[in-house]
Amino acid sequence: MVYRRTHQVVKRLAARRSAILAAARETCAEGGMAAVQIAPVAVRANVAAGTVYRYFPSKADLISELIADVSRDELAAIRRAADAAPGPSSALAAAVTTVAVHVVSHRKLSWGILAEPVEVDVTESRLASRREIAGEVESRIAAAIRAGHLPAQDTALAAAALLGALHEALVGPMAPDNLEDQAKLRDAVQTVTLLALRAVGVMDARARGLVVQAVLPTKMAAGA
Amino acid sequence: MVYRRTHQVVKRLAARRSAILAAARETCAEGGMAAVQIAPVAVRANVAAGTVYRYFPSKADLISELIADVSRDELAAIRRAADAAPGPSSALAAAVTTVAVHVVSHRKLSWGILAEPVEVDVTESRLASRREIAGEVESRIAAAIRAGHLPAQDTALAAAALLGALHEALVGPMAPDNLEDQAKLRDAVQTVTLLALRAVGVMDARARGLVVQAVLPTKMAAGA
DNA sequence: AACGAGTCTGAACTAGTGTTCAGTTCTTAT
DNA sequence: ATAAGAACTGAACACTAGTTCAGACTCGTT
Repeated sequence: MVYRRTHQVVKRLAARRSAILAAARETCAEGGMAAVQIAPVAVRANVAAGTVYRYFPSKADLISELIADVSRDELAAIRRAADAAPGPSSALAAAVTTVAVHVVSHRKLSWGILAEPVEVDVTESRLASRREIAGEVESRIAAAIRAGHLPAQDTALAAAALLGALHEALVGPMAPDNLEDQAKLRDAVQTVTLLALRAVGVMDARARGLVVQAVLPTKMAAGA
Repeated sequence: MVYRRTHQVVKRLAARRSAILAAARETCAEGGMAAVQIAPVAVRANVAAGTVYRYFPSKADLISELIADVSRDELAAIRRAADAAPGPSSALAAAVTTVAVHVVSHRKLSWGILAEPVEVDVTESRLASRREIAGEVESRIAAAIRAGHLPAQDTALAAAALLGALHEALVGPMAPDNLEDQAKLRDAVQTVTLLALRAVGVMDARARGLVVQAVLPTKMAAGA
């Protein structure tokens, strides 16, 4: 064997891979999933179309990884927020608020990841992504129930419904389109968060100070 | 002029049109939106592919009409159920239950109408469909608020969130897949309905007898 | 420097469907 | 019966975007 991958090459390859994924992510954030096509993504990543196929077997795989990637970031953010909360109820509230803030902050990306029509089949990774997020929310609901703060209920169904409410109200086609205004955006986040919490049995989240001031990040770089 | 459309011909043309739409609907109910392709639909309607284009300018138009059609039926069912209820709160509950029952009864069709990826652009008609249904729910929420049964709130956002919760929990990819069992199906409908009502501020729908026994139709012919 | 192996390029290929249209069949009025 | 207008057929066409691959280029070893 006269050729072995040197460390430098390995790094370069990894960088390319990341560049392609990042290009896909940016493309999705700008134009939704419909815009995530091999040729434009390749251009954006400064590679040829064929090169994409040296890193991802197919477009479906590329998008699946994109979904997993965004999902991972989202999950981490939720955990971070929830773990920082003082108790189970506020942890749940923090989790929900985090999701709400994230989806309104990156609506096109969220819509693309969650539900926007794609030509290729990405149901599996979308399902996995939802399961991850829903699982986290579900365990927070369960914790609040154990703590006696919420009535007993089907936690899986509750988590799914809760996320569905957030998504439909904030990113789906029904979402209000005037969310440019920071104040209105914040209102919407708070309203929907309250609604979602009420759905699982939180009696008056506002009074109990559970819904923390939803601080919308002004500079939101790579996070989902 | 030696040819004029006779009444009989007009009727036959209308029947063909309906047959094509019906074929599209059945195809969607069986295999989802992905299965709604011109050739199979034409076969099912006993016409040639080209004939479809004498009735619908394009596939997008066909699907748009399909969506509008299903939506119309759905809306009618909701109105019927809600209008039959004794008061604003139970009208809302009836509306929500109706939606829940319908979507679980025709999951593939619902999923296709609501959110399943399609090659052509049908965002407009999907949006219109959602607005119709959401509008109806919204007015029921508003009525309940006026009657003092619910706290004041953003009714548009509430309606969107409520429907999102139903859809995600009952028809989306996260929906439990063991809904074959009638009893479980009924449970799921009730649970999610309660959850949705709680979200808008109904305190204990069960205690107040709002959630009527969700009777699942055994023979559900054409209704959405 | 030279050679083998790996990597990249991008034009050409492919596949799947929506759409068209020239020819055929049906319908109406004389 | 016949002619003219309308409707129908279905094979051929067109379009779009994912995928391939032969050749060019780069990297690592001797």
